[in-house]
Amino acid sequence: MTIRTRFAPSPTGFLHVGGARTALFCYLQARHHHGAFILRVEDTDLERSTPESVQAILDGMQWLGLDYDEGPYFQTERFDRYHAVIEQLLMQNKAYRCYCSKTRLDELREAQMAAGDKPRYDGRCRERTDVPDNVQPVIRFRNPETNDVVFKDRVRGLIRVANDELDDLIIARPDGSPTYNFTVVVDDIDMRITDVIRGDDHINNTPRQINIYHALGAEPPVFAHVPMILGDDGARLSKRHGAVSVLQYRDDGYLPQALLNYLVRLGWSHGDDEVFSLQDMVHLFDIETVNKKPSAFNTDKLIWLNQHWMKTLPAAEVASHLAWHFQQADIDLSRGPDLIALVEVQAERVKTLRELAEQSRPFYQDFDAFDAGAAKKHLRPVARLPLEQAGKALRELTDWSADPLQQAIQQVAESLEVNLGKVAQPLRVAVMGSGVSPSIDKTLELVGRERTLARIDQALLFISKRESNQR
RNA sequence: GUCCCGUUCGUCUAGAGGCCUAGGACUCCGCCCUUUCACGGCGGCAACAGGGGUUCGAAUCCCCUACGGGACGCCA
Repeated sequence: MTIRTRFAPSPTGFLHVGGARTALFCYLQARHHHGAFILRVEDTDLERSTPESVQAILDGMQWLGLDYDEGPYFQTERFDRYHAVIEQLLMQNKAYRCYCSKTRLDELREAQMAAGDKPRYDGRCRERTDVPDNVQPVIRFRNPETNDVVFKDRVRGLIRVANDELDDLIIARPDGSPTYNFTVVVDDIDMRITDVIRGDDHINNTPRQINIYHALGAEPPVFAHVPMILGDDGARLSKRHGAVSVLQYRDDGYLPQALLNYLVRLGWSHGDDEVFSLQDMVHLFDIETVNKKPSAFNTDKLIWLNQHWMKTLPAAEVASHLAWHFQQADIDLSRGPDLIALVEVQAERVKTLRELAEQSRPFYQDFDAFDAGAAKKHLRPVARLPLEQAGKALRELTDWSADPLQQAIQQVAESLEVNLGKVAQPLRVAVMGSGVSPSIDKTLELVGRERTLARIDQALLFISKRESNQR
């Protein structure tokens, strides 16, 4: 039988890193076994679901590159099907109408908790035959009263829950709309899902869902409940942890490859390996070896992986992601070097794409002022001669590429009998505005001839002004 | 409260009774390389939650305790 997995988010917010990892695991499980990966939007909660959230999830999946074979399916488009199944259960007496008021249920729950019991529905309407006036009933699933539900979770191992711990859950609201634990089973049956991989907050729902499978005459799939992801501080992930939406990571300058690599290592490992391409993951991933304990998100390690992938991926691929950031930063790419050349020299000196774009601004745009600290240190009177000499030498250069540029600067340093740094640093500040950039030859190559010469003049002017001001 | 689950360096993890004087990675700290920032190289700090068993031998198996998490919705 072919493996079929599904990722089934509810559109009540953005796609966060926990959901993204679940999606990744589902994706990997399907791809590893040459099966199918399905996307299903669980939007039965009409009040909290929004089209914006649906879009955010779709965008997040696309950015991550987790392509699905089927879907997105929407539960709201399947209400007829759910109603039919509910009717069937009602007819078979596997479900029943419950007329208990919310107030009674609340009181019941309170009393049970006060008595030290696990709160659960007491089954008052189980055998009820009369039909009260003016009360829209909910539909409850008739859960078995005896025996245990036993299943083997691929992550947690054997799990056994006594049926008398479970109660008759509501599968349809008074307005007829179906609820999660019911729709998820109907869908997973209809979509022939073989492997359910989801967050372990669902582990307690699983026994009741298995009972529904049996009531529907269907064989339950194999379950795998993966642990949750905690924030840096070990507390449950929430808004205050900063970037929790995957699209926020895109905005902050991370490569999807880096996030995916980071996420797969949360709860899963393959020996001492740290770096995995999506291909590697597909090849090596095994849901059975996923850890049981929740893990804390660590941005430092993500940053390290991000830089690693910026250096490792083909420059053209990095460049394609980088272009988006230049757009965001409002930098016109036509007025500067090719992005691939830029990635080649910059990738190893920055942590994120966003940083890469910001630090590369002087290659594409003129700047208004020198960085105060760098100017104070390097654009001093002693720098005048080296700058003048360098300007002269560079002006005469016919081949504006790294090697000749390097030679020219070296010659200037030698003729003045100073260290290379005495020439390179002032030059760097002159052309970049700050003391940080790639090696001086590459920097000048990327800045280009005209800009370089103009900026050297600008720097010399700056030095003169400063001198006269000091007098 | 009741049920379910978890616990190896700060963090992510390796570890399936002897290979463990517990390995790797990130972070941090040294040193080297160096025209800046980085990259890179080398080295260092740092953990089996606690207590009982079982065994010739336990991070690994069992029990208890502590701590942490999840569920207990007409949310998913």
